[in-house]
Amino acid sequence: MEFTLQHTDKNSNARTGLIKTDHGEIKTPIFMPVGTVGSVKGVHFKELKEEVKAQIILGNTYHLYLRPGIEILEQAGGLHKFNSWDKPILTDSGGFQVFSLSNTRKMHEEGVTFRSHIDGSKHLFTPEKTVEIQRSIGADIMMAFDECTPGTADYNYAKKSMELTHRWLDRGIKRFDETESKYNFSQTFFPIVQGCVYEDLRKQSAEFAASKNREGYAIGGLAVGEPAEVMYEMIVIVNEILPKDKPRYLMGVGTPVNILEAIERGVDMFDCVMPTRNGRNGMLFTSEGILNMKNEKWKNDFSPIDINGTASVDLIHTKAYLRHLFVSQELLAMQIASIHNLAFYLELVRQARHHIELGDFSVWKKEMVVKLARRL
RNA sequence: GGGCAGAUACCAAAGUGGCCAACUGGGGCUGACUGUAACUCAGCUGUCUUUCGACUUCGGAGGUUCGAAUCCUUCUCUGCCCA
Repeated sequence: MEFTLQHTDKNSNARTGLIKTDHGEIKTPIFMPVGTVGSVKGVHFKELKEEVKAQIILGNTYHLYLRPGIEILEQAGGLHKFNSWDKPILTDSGGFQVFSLSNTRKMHEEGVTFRSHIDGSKHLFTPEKTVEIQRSIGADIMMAFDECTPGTADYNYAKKSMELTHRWLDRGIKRFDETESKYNFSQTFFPIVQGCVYEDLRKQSAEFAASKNREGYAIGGLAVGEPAEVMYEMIVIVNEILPKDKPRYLMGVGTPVNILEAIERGVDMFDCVMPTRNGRNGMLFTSEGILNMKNEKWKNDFSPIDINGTASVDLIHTKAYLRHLFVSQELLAMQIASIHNLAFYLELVRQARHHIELGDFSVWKKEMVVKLARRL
């Protein structure tokens, strides 16, 4: 993987860049749709390419390991071959599942013992094993195995958790460096910065990660219960330390506003389930604000779903029709909403990139943040 | 014409003397959702009130009772059976 820093904003830390992988290029800042089990829920890859214009998607180590399983993925020749997505793929290591499946796992120095949410069977995840699994999946960008510390953790817990993540990072890097890609393309490995909401821990973690001299870095453990302002502060602290010439990936974030605020603070890559999950639950993000398609007020609103939208569904269908689909619990409702939201997110980061190039990012962003947070 | 069963909130359906403004499900309304155990979850759904609470309800009318959705009389309507 190769990263070229292209433009740097004069008035902020926002920047544009180009990531080159063996599966194609990624223009940053970028939003990466989440495709946990090898599928972006409700959105076909044809739509993902032509409507959403996604450049890279996510997969998840824990979920793919449980189903279909490593054996099948290897037989298929990796996830790209298996699901026929020929653009870049980034896999999360399962670190987030340490957080979200906390009631079915046990942590220890060696790793984490999970109980499968599917059949209850026991599985051990270690930093080494998650590297091996991601080798088998064949992700272009692999993530270190970390503990995603809750935003509400106290200092002592956060410190211990961060130190464990650091020890796991060393082990993960070691295994990564002593193994090779199983397929005919190269893979890279991103460390993850933790440290919860504590400034000194974040600094320490960023320095530790940066010292590993990898091709890119991730900021984890944010948007997990702490106030947004605190998240922004942490991003500033971390990005002062992470190398400028490497991409920075803010994991799991977030709302359109979160993304613009983070871009302004020097983040290049994002992923979040929000456009798809909230879309399936009736929430639409637009350049004019947020709307709940299930609300009664759209019942007889025959205007397009999003007059400024870039996806064809935005103009083809009316709000009244989409509301009807949601109320009737039609699968098409979720598909349309997911396509719309993802296309909106991708257009948002594309616009951000454009305005960084133009040099008026901060002005544009200030206006957008007000509009994006509105409730329609 | 006769017999039997039934009528409860938007719908369906519990409740058969006080713990009932009334279980539950559906529907409706509103909210939540941030590296996806999520087509999920939560709240509200008689009226007034921010809350406390107050008031009016269980087909209609009348009655028994300290007290009735629940018991009695009668009327109306619905379903089934017999002529």
